[in-house]
Amino acid sequence: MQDAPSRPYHHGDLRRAVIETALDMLRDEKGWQFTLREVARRAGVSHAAPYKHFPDKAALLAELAMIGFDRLRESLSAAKPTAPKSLRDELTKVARAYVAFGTDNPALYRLMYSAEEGQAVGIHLDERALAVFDVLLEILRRGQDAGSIRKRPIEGQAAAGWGLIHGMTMLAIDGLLVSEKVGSAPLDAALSTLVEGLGNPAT
Amino acid sequence: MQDAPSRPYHHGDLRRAVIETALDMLRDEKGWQFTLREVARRAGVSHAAPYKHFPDKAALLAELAMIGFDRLRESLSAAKPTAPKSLRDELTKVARAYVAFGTDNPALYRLMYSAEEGQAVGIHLDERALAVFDVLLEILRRGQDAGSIRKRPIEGQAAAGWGLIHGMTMLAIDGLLVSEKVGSAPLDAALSTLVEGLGNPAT
DNA sequence: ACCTGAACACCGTTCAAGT
DNA sequence: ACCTGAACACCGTTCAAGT
Repeated sequence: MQDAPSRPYHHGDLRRAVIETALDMLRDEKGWQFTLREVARRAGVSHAAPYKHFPDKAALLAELAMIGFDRLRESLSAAKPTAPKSLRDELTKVARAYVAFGTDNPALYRLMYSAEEGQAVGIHLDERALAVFDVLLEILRRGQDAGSIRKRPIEGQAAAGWGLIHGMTMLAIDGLLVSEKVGSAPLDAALSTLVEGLGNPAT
Repeated sequence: MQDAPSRPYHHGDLRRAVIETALDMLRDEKGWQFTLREVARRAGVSHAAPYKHFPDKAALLAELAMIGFDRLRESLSAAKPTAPKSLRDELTKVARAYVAFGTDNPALYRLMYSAEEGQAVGIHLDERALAVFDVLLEILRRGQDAGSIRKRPIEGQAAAGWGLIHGMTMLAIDGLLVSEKVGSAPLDAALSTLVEGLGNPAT
């Protein structure tokens, strides 16, 4: 955040500084392929210093991903209307907030889902990601109770919702479907389809 | 494919060999972060040789991504039933083939969608990816004509379909939702929701 | 025309040594 | 307790030189 005066880190909170610097770089760069040495450079420490706080780069990436999921959950909670006019209203607002989080933080979002198998990050997504999943589950459960949502296995409905929203977010980050030229019409149309698939036709 | 005899590449088709070797490595490894030097090593040439056929690593990645989209389109065409029993049948089979392609080729699939902004690959997804998109459009168009699909803007419906299937595929690759323990039930349930959202309730 | 070897400017990671 | 500097084994990329 603030420009550190040129005196070297005597004893400051390097752990936090490394995380903040990395988050800044995630904001600037488009990919999450930043280098640990560059983080150390910007933080004003030697390239070996971060190893006193993180066992390796993957551990830092995992920490960043966790922070990302926390922020995403906060964004979704903030976007959820306290007195929703309708199921459609509620789902649409949450879904838009989700996609907006992704397009606002493309590198961080990509990092969050590059975790687990195959990529650098080694966190188990299950824990944090399911917290996001739970936001969906809660809405759907309430909708089923109120009768505005079809009585179907709720996990499947939530899977459809998460899958669709995650997919739209990824495509939007890639500049596909949702872009400046196209606008958010495809997203809204996709949400309509989802809501029609979830919604109870009897109402 | 075949073990090259130990004599060095006199004049063989190194370009193809590099691509084949890279595809092999994509099959073995889980991420697409293979190194160009390792490709050269396995192909039995010096680490500088590939530069005679590709300007840089990104160019090779772009080529691989294009091959991936071609193969995906072939998989989808092959999976599309010639005489579908119903819209649901057709959509389900294509969608399952799509997800299966992703889980069978996780590294390649990730690479395909790591393109464009932010990541290493520099291809414009629009061209090839839209060929996949077109498979969906064709099914939906036919469904709307036959009356089995709601008359809604077809781009929005295709966006919903692509987004959901892409999202489910990504989550499946990450071991979320669709995994060995859980099975493909969430995928099928999500497809049901999609089909209910797309399908004409009048039929 | 196609490939090699050495070289350059980087990485991630380790470790003895400094304060 | 926390950080540095040098070192190791790698990268991607370039380029003169080889066949």
